[in-house]
Amino acid sequence: MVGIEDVARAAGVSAATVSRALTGRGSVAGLTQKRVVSVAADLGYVASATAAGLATGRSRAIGIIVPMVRRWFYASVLEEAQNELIRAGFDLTLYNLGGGADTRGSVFTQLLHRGRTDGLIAISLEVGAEEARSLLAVGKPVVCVGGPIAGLHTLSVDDVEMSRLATDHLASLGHRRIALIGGAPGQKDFHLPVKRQVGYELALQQNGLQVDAALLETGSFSIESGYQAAMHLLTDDSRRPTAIFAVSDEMAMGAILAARHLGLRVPEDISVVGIDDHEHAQFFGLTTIAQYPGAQGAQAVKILLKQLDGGAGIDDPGDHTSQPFDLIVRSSTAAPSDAR
Amino acid sequence: MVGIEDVARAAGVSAATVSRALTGRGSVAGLTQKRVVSVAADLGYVASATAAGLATGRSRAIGIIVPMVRRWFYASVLEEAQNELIRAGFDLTLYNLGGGADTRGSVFTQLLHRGRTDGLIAISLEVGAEEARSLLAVGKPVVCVGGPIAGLHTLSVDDVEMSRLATDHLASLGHRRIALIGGAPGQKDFHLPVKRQVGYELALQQNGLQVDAALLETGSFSIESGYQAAMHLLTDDSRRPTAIFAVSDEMAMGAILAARHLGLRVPEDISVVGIDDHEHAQFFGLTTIAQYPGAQGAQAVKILLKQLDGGAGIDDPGDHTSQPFDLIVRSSTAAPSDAR
DNA sequence: ATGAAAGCGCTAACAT
DNA sequence: ATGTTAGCGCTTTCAT
Repeated sequence: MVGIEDVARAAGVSAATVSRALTGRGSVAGLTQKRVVSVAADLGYVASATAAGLATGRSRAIGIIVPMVRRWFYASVLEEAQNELIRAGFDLTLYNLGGGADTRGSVFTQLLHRGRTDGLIAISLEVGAEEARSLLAVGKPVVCVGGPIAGLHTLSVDDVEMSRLATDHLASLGHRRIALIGGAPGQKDFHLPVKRQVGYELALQQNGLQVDAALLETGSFSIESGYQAAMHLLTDDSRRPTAIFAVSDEMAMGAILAARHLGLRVPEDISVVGIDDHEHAQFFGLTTIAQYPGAQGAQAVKILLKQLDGGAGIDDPGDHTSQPFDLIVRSSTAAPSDAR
Repeated sequence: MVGIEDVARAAGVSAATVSRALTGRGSVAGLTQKRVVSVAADLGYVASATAAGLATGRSRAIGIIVPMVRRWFYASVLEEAQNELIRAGFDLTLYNLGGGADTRGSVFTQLLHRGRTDGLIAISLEVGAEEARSLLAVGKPVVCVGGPIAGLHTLSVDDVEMSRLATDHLASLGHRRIALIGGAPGQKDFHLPVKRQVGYELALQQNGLQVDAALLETGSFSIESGYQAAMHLLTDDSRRPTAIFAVSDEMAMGAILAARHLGLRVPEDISVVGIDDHEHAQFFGLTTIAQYPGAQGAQAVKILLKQLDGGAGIDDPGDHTSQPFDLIVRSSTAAPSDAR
């Protein structure tokens, strides 16, 4: 392994000068600087992150906690976050929580506390009191995206309003029987399904419609579960809706496939709306509430890096404010055929 | 921040003893051990990875390089690899290459060389000579999964045989006009599409069939591209195949959707096979060649950790040998209706 | 079984 | 502008 002393010797300077020349901190003569850089490149020298980290107290790495890498949304956040980090010369340490309770525990009690990162980004993380305490105890800046944890800075995502907007789009088209494929309550402290249902109910109310328990189904955010839920809704003539709002695009796609399977035309016989603007949404002609996971990931990184730079970063636009979302109308929604 | 000295003081021992008690290396009296552990827990002490890393020369972290986290396959490998790592107390540093050429460069020239990891896992990585040299120069054990790089240990995935098997399944059912939706050549050094086409051609040959250029389409591994490719194949009556082999499940699903769109029944009018056993394959009734990305990720980790333990790990079953795959027959394939 | 002391490979004060 | 020196927070000899 080639160390800083090797470079120093080869360049005829001291280790301190090599460090200065390579990090850009402190002053070095232009000429020496060039020479050191060139020698370092020749030798293939790259400063050890471990040693530099110990010396500076900063690791040039940040940790990202995601509920499940396999979901398109989280992978998208991750991808852009990583790009942003690489540009800043930061490594990305991943903590995927989707792997079972046994691993989740040690992430919170051990891994996060080893001080390997300068800060944390938590995506859609909803934690209990204990985990929240653990997160605070790490003692590093934490930026949350869409899973508000008391005491932590959050890029908030207005789930209620997104749902209200989606539902209102259907109501505005004249739909009266609007079904909901919501998220299963499932995990404790996972509030997203609840918020999205609230938005749905709010829109109904604003449009003078009643919540009808027969029009409520739940799914697990997968295509299959959306398909199943839609099957229930669409095969029972007595309760058949004219429109379905699924709280994720993946479930909405499942609903479209179910409708097609039953020989129903979308949107003539049944309208479908989702949330996310999944990479396949356009392909399915799915009307949806677009979120921008990549942009959210990139922004979270920018805010976190700014905080690390000493800037507060807290008063940045986009911190307290909600993340943008847009209704994107495609071909899966239309006025109901029985519209009067 | 609570350091080892704090624990030492509180437990009435020296820092050395704390270290021994907590790492399990060296000998400590049973009683002292218990006391130290308890005090450490009370204080919320976790040894700094940076300091421990500098002292031991090992970081208890491994790096994983993936072509694109957003693809189901890679996310699945990652998920299980992470579980395995967490169980072993290792952190996972992610290097996603899907973010553009500008970031890819610094991963290979800088990030990987900072010595933040004890070893590397490269998934489906196909690199040029320069990047390969860079990888070797890291000087750490590397385990590749399915992207053979000269000089590195590889869990090999027999793409040729998987394709041959898929195609042979169709031929055995009596199909004579079997189309291929292959991978676009696209990226340099990305051999997977080529290998899968070779397997396809091999099966045709073994079944006495000719390769017909009119039956060859390419896609980019997405649902959309599979849909488009299938549309080309199925709308031109003069060239219409009775079966389609798509080299990924996502493209195969696109093909099924295209067929349905055209009013063709699957499998009565057209059979479709894919590769992967994607999480949605069952939902689509897709016959496919199952791969086990999770198992591959877990195994790669096990082999790497064993190598780090000093064990060679090289002679383990599963290292040189191919990863398992299986033909899973569902409802998307059947004998052609014109079978004689 | 335990403590004292010497680093691990850097960076950052402090001199010059 | 550059070199010298003193750590960063651990682990690991080497004594005892």
